[in-house]
Amino acid sequence: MKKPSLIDVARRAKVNISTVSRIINKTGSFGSGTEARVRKIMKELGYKPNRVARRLRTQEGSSHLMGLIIPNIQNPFFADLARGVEDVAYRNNFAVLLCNYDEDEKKERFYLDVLQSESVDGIILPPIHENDPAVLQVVRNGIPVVCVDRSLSSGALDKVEVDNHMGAFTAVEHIIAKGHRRIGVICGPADSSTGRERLRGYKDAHARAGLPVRSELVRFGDFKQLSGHALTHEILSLSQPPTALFVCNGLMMIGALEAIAARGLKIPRQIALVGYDELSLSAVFNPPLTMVKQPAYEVGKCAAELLLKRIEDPKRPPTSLKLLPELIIRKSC
Amino acid sequence: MKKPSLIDVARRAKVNISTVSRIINKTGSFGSGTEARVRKIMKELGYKPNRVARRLRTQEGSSHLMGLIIPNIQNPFFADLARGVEDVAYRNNFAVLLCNYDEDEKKERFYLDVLQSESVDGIILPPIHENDPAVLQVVRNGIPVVCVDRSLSSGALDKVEVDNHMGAFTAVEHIIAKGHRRIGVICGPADSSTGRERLRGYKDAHARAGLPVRSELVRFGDFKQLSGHALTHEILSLSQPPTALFVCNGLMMIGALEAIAARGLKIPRQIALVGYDELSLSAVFNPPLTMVKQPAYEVGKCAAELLLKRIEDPKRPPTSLKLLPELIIRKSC
DNA sequence: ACATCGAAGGCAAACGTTTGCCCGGAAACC
DNA sequence: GGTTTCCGGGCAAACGTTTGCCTTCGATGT
Repeated sequence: MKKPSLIDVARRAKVNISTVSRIINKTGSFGSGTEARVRKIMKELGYKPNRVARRLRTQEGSSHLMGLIIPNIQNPFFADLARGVEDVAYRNNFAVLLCNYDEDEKKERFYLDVLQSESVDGIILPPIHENDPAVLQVVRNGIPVVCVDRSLSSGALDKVEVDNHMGAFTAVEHIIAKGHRRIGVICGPADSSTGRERLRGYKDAHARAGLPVRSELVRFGDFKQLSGHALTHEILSLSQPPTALFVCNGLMMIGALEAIAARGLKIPRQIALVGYDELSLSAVFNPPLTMVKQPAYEVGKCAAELLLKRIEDPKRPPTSLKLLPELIIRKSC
Repeated sequence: MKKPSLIDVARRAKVNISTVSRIINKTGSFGSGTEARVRKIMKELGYKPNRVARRLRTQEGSSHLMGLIIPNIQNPFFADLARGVEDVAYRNNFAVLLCNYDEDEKKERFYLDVLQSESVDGIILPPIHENDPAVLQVVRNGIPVVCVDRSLSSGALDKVEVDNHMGAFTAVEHIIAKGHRRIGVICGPADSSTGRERLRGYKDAHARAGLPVRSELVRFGDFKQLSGHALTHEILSLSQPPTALFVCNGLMMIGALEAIAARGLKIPRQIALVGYDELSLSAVFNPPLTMVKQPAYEVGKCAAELLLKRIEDPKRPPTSLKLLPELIIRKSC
């Protein structure tokens, strides 16, 4: 009734456990007769190798487990990303240990500890900020890490990002081309690289067009829905409100839409709108929403592939990928 | 440079490793002097217990790891659910091993194997269908399982579901109250308990109102976006199309909305619409979408709590929770 | 005919814990 | 004062693998 172990298989097949182990791992050599017999018995017994024991034994190796730490799985961007990671993990017989850290440094640290303590083969994460000591420590411990979305200032690490500057720049350029001169922006946190890069795109697009950047039109949120809501209200309550709004992430976009609906404003006539990240209903929204679409799934996919490569060869030079976002022009601006 | 182990701590503290272990687990008794010394050294060395070794040693025990297997993390319903699970897991120092099985039985089996092989303390999952042999096997192996969303026909298991019959019944009752007589429905798979229950709600609401159920208005999808899209087109192409549509899950609702937009139909004038599951933009959609809202986060939360209780006391009688959905009436019907 | 070699597979240590068992000594009981 | 009890803590086995090393044996080379 108990789960069969190597020992049970070996006993039944009248061979040593090491032989069974070698057959499973296709290491070493053995007679075809023995192999067939052992395999047959494994089937019969329904033997499944114990991943825990294997992981304990081979510390730096293929435990076929990777960790993924993300801010919040409820953010569709990260859900897509997670799916990308998961798909390539599955194809390579890896399992994924998923953790939500909720932008909470303490929680991030907890999960980092857990993952190390679980001897994962590698970790994928968007660092909470640019020189996150906890992450650095993990890297120093020799665990493969690949950064996604945000990057770590110090250190030659594998990373895959999306070109945030370009995404924001083309979006704002488009807004300007539509004739807008007062453009509000709801940014991410100033201490996140994504937030900063997108703001830089906003500013550069203004500079390129010879437009001034007015500080009252620039608001810093926290990438969550509530802040999008609150900041949109703030910015629209200005004595000279903007005619267009650029919202720097999907969750805040939802909040912005709420605020706009609450005020009964017509999009794009009374307020034009460009968002960041696709939302599931962007295309069918009324009016359809102009959005900067990030290749979230691909980010996850590339990150997992990079991680797999590094696990295989820890000495390889770090790769840095920058994927391109795409401005999808619809009717909201 | 290597990660410190019990042995290192014990050596430094000049005690036996068993003493250190007992101090960590607060089992047994020891002099306060010894305890203080050992704790101090643990801090100094930055000792973190190795979860893998612990799990190997104590097979039926508190390895502080639970598995969550869901169809697709990109479905907001499951993302919310996952978040609920994750939050209570974190509060109890559990980590969550998350797996997407994509409604693929083979993948489900793979992950079930992985989880058992990882010696998780318990598993939360919506069974792929009602008497899923793989899941049954896991239960038989003595691993705590709690079913969410869907149930398993056989077996006295902990489960937490949402009242699907009631959700659909009140939704369709509402549609009928709005004066509709030809109501299309895009169901889930006929072999899923959720799909069937919602269909039953649809039928019962018709029966209650003395309305016939026309089979051409009943379509079976697979809970994914594409099928929602295709089936909506089909159903609207009927010579006598329905005046209202009830869509049985969020992803299919997105597809339905696409099809309706493509046909340029006005909601609710030309086609009234009620969906299942909240979408992030439901409330701000134009028109705001009438939806059956499921308490997804609570489902996950309750499931995790139930699992924790069962892990603590494997003998306790199974609990079955049924949470209530809520019809949020907006403007789409 | 003898040394060499490679294939097949056995032996046992190690990974980092937990835990049952044991033991010395001090306190408590009769 | 002898016996029981309990406290603090050590010893070593066990969990299920992987892997370096060793042995055996038949084949091959010279």
